[in-house]
Amino acid sequence: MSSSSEIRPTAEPGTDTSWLRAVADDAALFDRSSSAERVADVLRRRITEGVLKPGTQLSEELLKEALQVSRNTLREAFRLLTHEGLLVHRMHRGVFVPDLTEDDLLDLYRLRRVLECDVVRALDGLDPDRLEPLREDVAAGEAAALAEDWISVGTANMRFHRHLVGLAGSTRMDEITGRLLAELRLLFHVIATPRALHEPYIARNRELLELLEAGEYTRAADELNAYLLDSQAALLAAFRARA
Amino acid sequence: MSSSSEIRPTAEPGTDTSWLRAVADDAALFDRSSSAERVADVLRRRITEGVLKPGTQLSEELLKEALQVSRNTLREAFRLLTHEGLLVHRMHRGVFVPDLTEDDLLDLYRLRRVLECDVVRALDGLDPDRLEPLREDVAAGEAAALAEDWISVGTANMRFHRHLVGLAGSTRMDEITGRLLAELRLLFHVIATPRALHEPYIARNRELLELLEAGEYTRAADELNAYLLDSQAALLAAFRARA
DNA sequence: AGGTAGAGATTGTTCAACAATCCTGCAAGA
DNA sequence: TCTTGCAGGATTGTTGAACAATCTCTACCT
Repeated sequence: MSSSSEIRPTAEPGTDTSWLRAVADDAALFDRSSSAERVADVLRRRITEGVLKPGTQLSEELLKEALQVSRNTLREAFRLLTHEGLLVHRMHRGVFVPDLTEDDLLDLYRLRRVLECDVVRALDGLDPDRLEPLREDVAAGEAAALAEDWISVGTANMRFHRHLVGLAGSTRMDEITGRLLAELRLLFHVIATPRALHEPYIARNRELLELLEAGEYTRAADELNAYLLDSQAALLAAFRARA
Repeated sequence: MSSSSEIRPTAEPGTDTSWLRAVADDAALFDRSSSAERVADVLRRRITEGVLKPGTQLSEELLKEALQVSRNTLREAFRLLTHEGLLVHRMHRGVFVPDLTEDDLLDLYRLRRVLECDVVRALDGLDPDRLEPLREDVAAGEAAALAEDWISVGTANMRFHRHLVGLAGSTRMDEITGRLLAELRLLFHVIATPRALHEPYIARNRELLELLEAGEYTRAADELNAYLLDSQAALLAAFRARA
């Protein structure tokens, strides 16, 4: 702190504000109070896990008892999840886990292709260190695949794509992507065989990462586009073949 | 109704359900009740009009009196607008009209370029009738320019771009675009001279429309990209030169 | 000047009650 | 048989009040 300090990253003592960024990131962790958000967290997990199946209604009366919160707080949690696309609100009827259609599937994938490919294409001059989260996600996916834990493979895949978009440094793209992937999860649960749906993409994630490490952003974008088209086709086929 | 009816569009009477689609679309119009949404409509207009300037706090107590609604309903309206990006919520401090930064400006325009240009590029095989709303918006913009009503020029421009994205038929893109344009409006209000900001683009809207009518989608996309880059640059310059 | 404690104001959360709307089932009529 | 109209119960929409938690500001102390 004082001028006797041997290591001084900046010229003036006390003017180094680089640590502020890290602290500010941590702030979100304990700032996350609010009963409604905690309730939303619980429901979000249950919905993305597939415990709450598409079409089921979330009764205010029952959930109020189960979660021990006020109706108003519960309703606020509903609104949060509605905004994320994980619930739909029908006037005077209540909230329901949405039943996504083929059109939704195509819509979601179209947006994914547009956003993710654009992010990759504009990655020129990227600091290689920023690829570290992607490396971890790819490794986590491969490890989960070895353990044949296909739902962990799915979440690792999700995290990979979320981190990929995060490289753009656009808060709005991050938000949109979060919602897209959450909605996509709803579609995954109508599929019987998660393995066939996730396994092919762990190798392609590795491949994509290597292209990024090599700085081949144009090729990476093309590969990602093909990747997403294949994924869409596979999911669409599985969707049509469902019970 | 009976079999004596002379005009029968389908073979079997009573089996023609083509009109159902049109009626279903109308349903959304009167379903739009809910006090919170009406309150949100009022506040939304005031915010986008610039009456409520960036940085001002919306007190629950005062607005409760002014709008004659309960605090809970008011808070729900706040949440709706927060999700649209027209308000920001600071924990235990209240809601404020956001003060957008240069980073937000660049972020918004980047997303606009990505989405709008992709929409145009994928417009192959478009039914020309669907360009009608765009024609009306361009005409409205030109008329407002003649009357030197620059805020109407601005809204016509907004509608033009919203309808442009609407051609893609993607509910999610529509939603995202609605939010982007609403946020952009917040930025417009820090600018002193709306004329310089909107006038150059009414001719370019016409130009873009003509390219679309001619089916020159690739050229239209390129023109739109340049258009948005110019618009961004102009807005950025005005933003930096503000008081 | 700088930091601290407390008052006052504002928001977060809960509860209870009533109004408005939807769904269900049943009965009356064509 | 099918449709239509009408209760009844159930659920959501909205309100008002109360209390807890947090922030802001002022006055005070060192």
